[in-house]
Amino acid sequence: MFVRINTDSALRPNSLRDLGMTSGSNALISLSEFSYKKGTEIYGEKEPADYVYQVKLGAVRSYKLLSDGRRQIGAFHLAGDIFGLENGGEHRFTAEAIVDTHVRLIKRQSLEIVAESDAMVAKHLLSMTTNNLQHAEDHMLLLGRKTSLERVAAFLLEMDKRLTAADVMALPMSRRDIADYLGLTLETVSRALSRLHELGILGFIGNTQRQIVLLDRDQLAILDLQP
Amino acid sequence: MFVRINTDSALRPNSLRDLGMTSGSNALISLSEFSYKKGTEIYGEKEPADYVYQVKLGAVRSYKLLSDGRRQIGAFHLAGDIFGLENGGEHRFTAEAIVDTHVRLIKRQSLEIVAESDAMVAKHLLSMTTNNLQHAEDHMLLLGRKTSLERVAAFLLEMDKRLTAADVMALPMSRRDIADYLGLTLETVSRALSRLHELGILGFIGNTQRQIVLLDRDQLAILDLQP
DNA sequence: CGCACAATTGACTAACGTCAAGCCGCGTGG
DNA sequence: CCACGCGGCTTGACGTTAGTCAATTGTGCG
Repeated sequence: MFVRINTDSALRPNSLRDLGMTSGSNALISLSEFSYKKGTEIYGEKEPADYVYQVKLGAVRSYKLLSDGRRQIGAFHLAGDIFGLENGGEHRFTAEAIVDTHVRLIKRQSLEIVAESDAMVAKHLLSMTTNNLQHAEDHMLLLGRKTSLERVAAFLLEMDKRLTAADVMALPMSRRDIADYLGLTLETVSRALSRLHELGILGFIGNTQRQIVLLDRDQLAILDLQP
Repeated sequence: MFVRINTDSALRPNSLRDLGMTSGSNALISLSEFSYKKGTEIYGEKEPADYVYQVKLGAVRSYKLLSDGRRQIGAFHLAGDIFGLENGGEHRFTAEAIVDTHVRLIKRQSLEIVAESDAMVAKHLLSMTTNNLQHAEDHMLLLGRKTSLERVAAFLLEMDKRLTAADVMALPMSRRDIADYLGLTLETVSRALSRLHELGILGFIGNTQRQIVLLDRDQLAILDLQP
């Protein structure tokens, strides 16, 4: 059973519209923009969460560190995604730009004030938090119980769903980032990619390495590895 | 550096009061109670989420399954905890009673109706979801990056914080449950417990096996293994 | 063009999983 | 009341997967 998983939907669920920003309430929200160079920190874990961010262009990683340097990336934030939304006053992750990244900033306080009176906005805040929760729950299953091959395949599927800008899927993050997202080492990720390479090549489209990747449960994705 | 981590706080943050249930709004919420025998299912993954639950007595496990039976427990719910709160209409976990368990039921619909008009209740729903999210985020770090010994020690610390009914900490869940929570096998959990046993014994109080367990970051817990 | 960094690949190691045997506590029924 | 059996736990021997260390190739950028 071969299924093309590439979707054509251009927008992720996390857009500003989803915060309930209609033309009317927009005026109340303080919006501004900022750019971060590749590798720079946007905010640190335990810093006060004064702003909520939306990726305009680029990609961001959110991670936690252990004292000895072990790193767990909790999520990648791609164009359209909102991140840094905390209920308490502190960020629970460190966020860094993976590549040069443009973000839109929203003052958390102004958002809270609007949410206080506007049930629609409040509802959307809850819905976004629930989406983050659901992602984390699924990721716990991956981290706790899946093999390296399953993890990498699941990662490719996730990215395929989210990075459908064009025909070519170019991953913005390094093997190390992928490894720290999947609870593996970069070597294991590389080996898994090589194995998937051998296993499921279907063919090539143009000069891109468009491929078929098999999954554990006869699922399947058409996607591209590094162009 | 030896620190006694046993806290005296009797109540977990997730009480009904935290839903904003004051004497006034109580009337609007339909409350009832129910009992589940050890091992029985409370709800299944993907079932419609008509009720929210609060543990009155006992313990509950929430888990996801892979098609081949691999299981990941996402959380244990102990006395006072609220679980089964979903934003979408479907449960994302299966919930089972670990021991004979009494729960309080709240109709989700009635809760939503109240939240619509009462910003306080809405805020508490968001806060509870955020707490769940935070737990999942911390658990991702554990599952992705901690050693078996660190996982078991972290688990004991977590239970120590939450199960402070008396001096004795009796774990309601089996080694298999612990293993599926920590992304390990029951044998690895057992070995880790044995190693912690050897390492950090302080002494015994009465006939309970009260012990000192060392952690990676010179943290420490006083707790009891199976009485 | 060459340098620096990223990715791949191989050889070996360590950690955790698997399989299996035996123990312990507990409930049940003779 | 005790023997038996069952399930849960521990422990040991061994297997497998992923991690570590290292050499090599590939790639983008000044």
